[in-house]
Amino acid sequence: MPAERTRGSRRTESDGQRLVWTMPVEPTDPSGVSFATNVTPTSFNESPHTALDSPISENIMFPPTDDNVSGPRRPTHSKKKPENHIPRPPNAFILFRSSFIKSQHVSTEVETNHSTLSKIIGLTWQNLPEKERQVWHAKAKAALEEHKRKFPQYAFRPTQGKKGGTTEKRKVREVEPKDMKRCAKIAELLAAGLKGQELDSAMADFDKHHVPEIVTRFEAPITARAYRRSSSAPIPDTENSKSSQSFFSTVATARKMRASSTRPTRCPTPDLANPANLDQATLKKEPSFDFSSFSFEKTVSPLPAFACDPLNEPIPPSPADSTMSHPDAFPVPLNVNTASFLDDWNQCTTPITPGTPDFLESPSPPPFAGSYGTFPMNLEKNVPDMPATFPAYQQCGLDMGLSGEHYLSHPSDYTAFPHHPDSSLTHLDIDFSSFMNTGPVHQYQL
DNA sequence: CTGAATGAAAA
DNA sequence: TTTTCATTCAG
Repeated sequence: MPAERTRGSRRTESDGQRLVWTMPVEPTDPSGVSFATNVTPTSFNESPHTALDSPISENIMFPPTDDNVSGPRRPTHSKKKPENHIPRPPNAFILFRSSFIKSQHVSTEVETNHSTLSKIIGLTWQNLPEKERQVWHAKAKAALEEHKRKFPQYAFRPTQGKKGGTTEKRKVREVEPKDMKRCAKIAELLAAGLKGQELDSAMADFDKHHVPEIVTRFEAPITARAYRRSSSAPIPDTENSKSSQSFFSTVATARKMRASSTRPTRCPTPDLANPANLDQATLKKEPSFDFSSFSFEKTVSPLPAFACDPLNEPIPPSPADSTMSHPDAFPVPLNVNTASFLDDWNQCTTPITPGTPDFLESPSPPPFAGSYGTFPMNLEKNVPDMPATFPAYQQCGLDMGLSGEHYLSHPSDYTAFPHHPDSSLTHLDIDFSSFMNTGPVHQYQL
């Protein structure tokens, strides 16, 4: 399991705030490279010598940066660390990454986001010949020994996940999926020996034809009620704490809404995997939208076309439809009358999206009273080259019939669309009538 | 302050 | 087995 790394709550202690570079904790460092006690070295320069230096193999793909002279040595991050914090000794990968970054093997032309770079470097690390990896492991070992020498009394003391009262909910993944295909491509090229300039052009070429996935997310339908609640007390988080990686906690949502005046947060799309949760009773009961009942539990990839033919009636429930080609495809039935909550929902769109007046002035007025809902949509990147109007829901899921790919195993109900860099739509007309008892088209401002 | 990778060390 | 934290810096 790709056990996602959660970042526990951070220390709350008073942070030193000031970054001192001096700290006589260590005996005059003979190597000249010194670990400031409270500041992490800008990067790990190899120790100036060491018999451990592996024989400079003629064919090292990513030779360690050799600049010994400590660089600018800026405080990498002014984190909240005790005044005399001693950083952990770097492991092989960290050393490799550090060197890799410094070497600019992947120029900022290709990628600047470090999160993404980590992905790329991670892949590169895997592709790295065992022999070359050993070099880094050796360096890590050396670094460890050096560290031990410098800080004999050092002991790794991870802070126990803040238990105290501080609620501190676990982090909620809220980032868009990365364009892994592109990352893989870069890693592939790197493995092939391309880097720097060569890589730049190679990628420029690749990007010309590569159709990155543009990620769309359906935001949380904010009801007037929900909105009101949000401004005060936290909304009770409907369980799902564990798997609730699936969605923002309502608390997070509320906080976010207040924080940013932009669009509302996200929006759980109907729980297609559990249509039962969408019965009217539920909806009527909680017109403000039950977040917990709206989540995709599985990845709903390309779904069978028959599942939701817009021209036909909603397909009746069929739990384990054996005809489903995709094991994760959800059970289809999605006969939901949204009138009960959409009405309320629409009413509060305004206060939340003050910046988008035309949001309510959608040129396509709801044909049927109370039959429309506004699934605020956020396009993370550009808008794909898609028809201005398309028969929504040709396929189950909210892939808009664009044969997109869903990222629903994650919290977010992301929908990826083929993307065309030049296009630019401002809205989408979506017809939910095929899966909801709603009227036809509704326009979504993008 | 986070994310994102891998891995060492600790809980 | 699960967490933390090393690096890095744009967002």
